[in-house]
Amino acid sequence: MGGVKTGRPRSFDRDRALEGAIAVFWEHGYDATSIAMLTKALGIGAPSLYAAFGDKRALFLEALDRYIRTYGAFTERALAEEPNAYDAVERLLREAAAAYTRPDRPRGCLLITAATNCAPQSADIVARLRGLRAMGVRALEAKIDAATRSGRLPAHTDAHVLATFYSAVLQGMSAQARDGATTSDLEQVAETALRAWPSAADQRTGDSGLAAPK
Amino acid sequence: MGGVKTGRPRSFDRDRALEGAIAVFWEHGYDATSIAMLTKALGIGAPSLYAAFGDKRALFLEALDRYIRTYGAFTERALAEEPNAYDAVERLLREAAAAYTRPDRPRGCLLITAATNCAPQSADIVARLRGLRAMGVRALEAKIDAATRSGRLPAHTDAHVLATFYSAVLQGMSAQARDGATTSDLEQVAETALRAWPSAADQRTGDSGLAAPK
DNA sequence: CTACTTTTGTAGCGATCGTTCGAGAAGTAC
DNA sequence: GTACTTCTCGAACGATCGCTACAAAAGTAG
Repeated sequence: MGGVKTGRPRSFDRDRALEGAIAVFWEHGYDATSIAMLTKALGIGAPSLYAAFGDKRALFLEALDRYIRTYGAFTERALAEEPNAYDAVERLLREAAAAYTRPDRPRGCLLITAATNCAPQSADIVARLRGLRAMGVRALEAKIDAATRSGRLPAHTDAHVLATFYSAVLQGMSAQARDGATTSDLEQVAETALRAWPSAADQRTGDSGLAAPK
Repeated sequence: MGGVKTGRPRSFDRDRALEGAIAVFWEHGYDATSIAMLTKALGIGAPSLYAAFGDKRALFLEALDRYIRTYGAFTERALAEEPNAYDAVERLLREAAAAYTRPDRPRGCLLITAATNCAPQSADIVARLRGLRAMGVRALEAKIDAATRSGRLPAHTDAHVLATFYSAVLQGMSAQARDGATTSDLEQVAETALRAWPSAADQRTGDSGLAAPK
């Protein structure tokens, strides 16, 4: 099992090509990205692409995997590295505001946006991204649930609702980023969303309706 | 200018066909919807479709216009019919929770989702929907601004930030609906989002960072 | 009925889709 | 050098894309 490979060496950097593929899929999504767009963006021929990555589906899945471990890794890091659930969510939203509006990258989140408009034949891709997003919601929910059980959140806190809310905020921030919102806009969206964080002082008396400040 | 038209009469109901087109575009978005999917769903041939609506682009724009005046009209109604800005936003979010999860319709919002993944040649469609969404944000911002000027909101209220926030929440709710969230889930997301509504009691002391309840 | 108008279904247009074949290029192994 | 392996390039595969020419069908007008 020697490390030296025989045959004609690849003329391009596979990692760089994968980065390029991430960029195109990030910008246009799975279905709307054609092989022609990819070969043009990566500067390689179609046979080279297929030899290196398999087919379009496999290339997307590999790009997605790399995206999650790099550009999207801040989400897992925030939950893992911040002991306090509030700090984790604050950091999550703050870093998302920056990540979704970086001038050197496509806007928004690939995991959120890349498979929104898909033909029925790409249903498996849609399902895969949906599943990954659901994992994110569950991770957030677990973080909130742990904080509630350790007494750092009111006992009546509904972790599922709160996790769904902040996931929706993230998805909304991604959409707003794509619509042209600035980093500052998103930071203030994040700040506003954090006002909904439960505290011991804001327990509502009834549970039938929405709180209605006049 | 007589009302009676000569020639072979149309074999299908144009309005019903337009409704069907709305459903398909709503479900799959603009680019991922093919003419074959439309003709199959509407039960008509391609030439009939082109004779009645022009081309795919024109059909989508007409479907979009009808969508906004019917399924999506609740947003404008909430802002127009509720004098109080808070009541308007509460109603907006509540009705969105229901509208985005109706079992007899595609999930989410067509205006939000239908042009997320598009090829470069559909950039005009993307821009059009973006513009319409921006109009929605501005309408919400105007409503909040009016409430602030009339003293029903704290004077320091940033209408732009608040409008961007609740627009992001709507977009997030649409995404969550597509990801399988229930009506109840979205109602609770709406309820949570309303906790961020500004009140006279919650004026922050500093303005440098995020509020940080421990 | 005939003349006219519009819609219908079939069939196919050129373009692009994702994908692959086959020949030559570019490397290592001996 | 020759043998072998792998990659690159141009070309093209069948399928589908949005769209339309054409002729038969189905109505009104006289």
